[in-house]
Amino acid sequence: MANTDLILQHVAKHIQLEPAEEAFFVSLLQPRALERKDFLLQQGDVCKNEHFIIKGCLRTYTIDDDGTEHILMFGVEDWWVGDLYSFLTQTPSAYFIDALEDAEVLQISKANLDRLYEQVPKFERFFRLIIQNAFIAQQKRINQNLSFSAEQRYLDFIKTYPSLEQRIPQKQIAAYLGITPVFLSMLRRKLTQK
Amino acid sequence: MANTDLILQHVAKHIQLEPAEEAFFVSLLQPRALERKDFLLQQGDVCKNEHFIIKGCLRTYTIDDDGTEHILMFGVEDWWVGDLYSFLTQTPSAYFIDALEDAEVLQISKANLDRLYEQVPKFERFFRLIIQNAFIAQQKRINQNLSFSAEQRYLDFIKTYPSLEQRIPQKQIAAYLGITPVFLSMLRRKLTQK
DNA sequence: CAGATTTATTAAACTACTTTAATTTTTTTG
DNA sequence: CAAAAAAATTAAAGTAGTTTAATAAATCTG
Repeated sequence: MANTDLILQHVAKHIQLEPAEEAFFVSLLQPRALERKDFLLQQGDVCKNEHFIIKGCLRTYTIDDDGTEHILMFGVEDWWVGDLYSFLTQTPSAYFIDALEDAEVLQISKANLDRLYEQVPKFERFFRLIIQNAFIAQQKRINQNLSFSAEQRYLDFIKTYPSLEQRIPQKQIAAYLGITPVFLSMLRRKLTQK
Repeated sequence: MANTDLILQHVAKHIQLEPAEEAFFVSLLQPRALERKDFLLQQGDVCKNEHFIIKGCLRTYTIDDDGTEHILMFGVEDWWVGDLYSFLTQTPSAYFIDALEDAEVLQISKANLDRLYEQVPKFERFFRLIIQNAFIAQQKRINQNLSFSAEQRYLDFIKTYPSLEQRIPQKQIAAYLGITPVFLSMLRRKLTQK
């Protein structure tokens, strides 16, 4: 069995579990290893699992009619990824999720998550708190997309996620910020010249 | 006491309550009437309550350094408004919330919501479901901000919220779409000429 | 319901960001 | 570690959306 310490520590930040509850929770998780470029989900697939990242970096993105990629979120250690809408409704997803680095995740299926909610209702609280935080972060991003220039968004990105900036190709950061790689390169030159 | 049927129906869509639980829940709510332009929250205030809208239309927005307004969300009947981050942490908010029409809300304070979670844990589930839906809607908006032109975003807006388009000044729709009122007017002319 | 205020329209000049394309640098992989 | 592939840089031309300013239309309020 894969290392589950990380996810148990993560859960313990929000709710307290009895040893038996921990064991039950862990029994519902399935480890999965990904190599760089492997897909966790492709557009049109139903998102069968939610995934907790133990190692590596993933991205959730769409590809528009021009073939351009747009990144909705990056996921790294200690974070959850999946397409919540597709997962909840078990309908085809609009998103792709793939690995930017070799990665390890622990996945939980919808049936198992439903069982978990039923048998350990504290997890209702746990996921409420997780989603609250994700909601707040998204709201901040929407606000910045509306009110900031590309330069301001980039500066905020490297300030907020300094480690990500090291790990990820610029091209991916541009796809997250909503600009072209060419323009990001221009911004960076301008900023280093200052 | 204000009409609480609407909020009980709303809750019943997601969880089933005993009559005593309904009564307890309702006892924690405080009605509040707003006239157009009244603030529910101003930047710098702590968000003391979450608000369920019974009547009217509100907006959550920021004002940037240029004095331009940017709308994060509209709220109408059957929806919740508030600044979740400020509410949870009881720290000053970055947002304004005001009424675009005369409105009525039912508000619940943090202390009362905490009591509710404790005494009726089903509400953990209820708010998990509410926030999940809000998260999914926001994710869709982020994707559209990244991948759609202003024209596409406008067309999607009027398709998704046809009633809102009637109720709200164009200026406010522009502030939600992330464009100027002038440009929205130009888009509309172009579209009607087609 | 009239005057005042806000909102919407139009046009023209402007700019932040895109597109295309060529070159260099970095990373990946057999 | 060499060849291939992917990512980053640079420059120049192009465009979606902004700004400013003037006018018209709608709406609020005493």
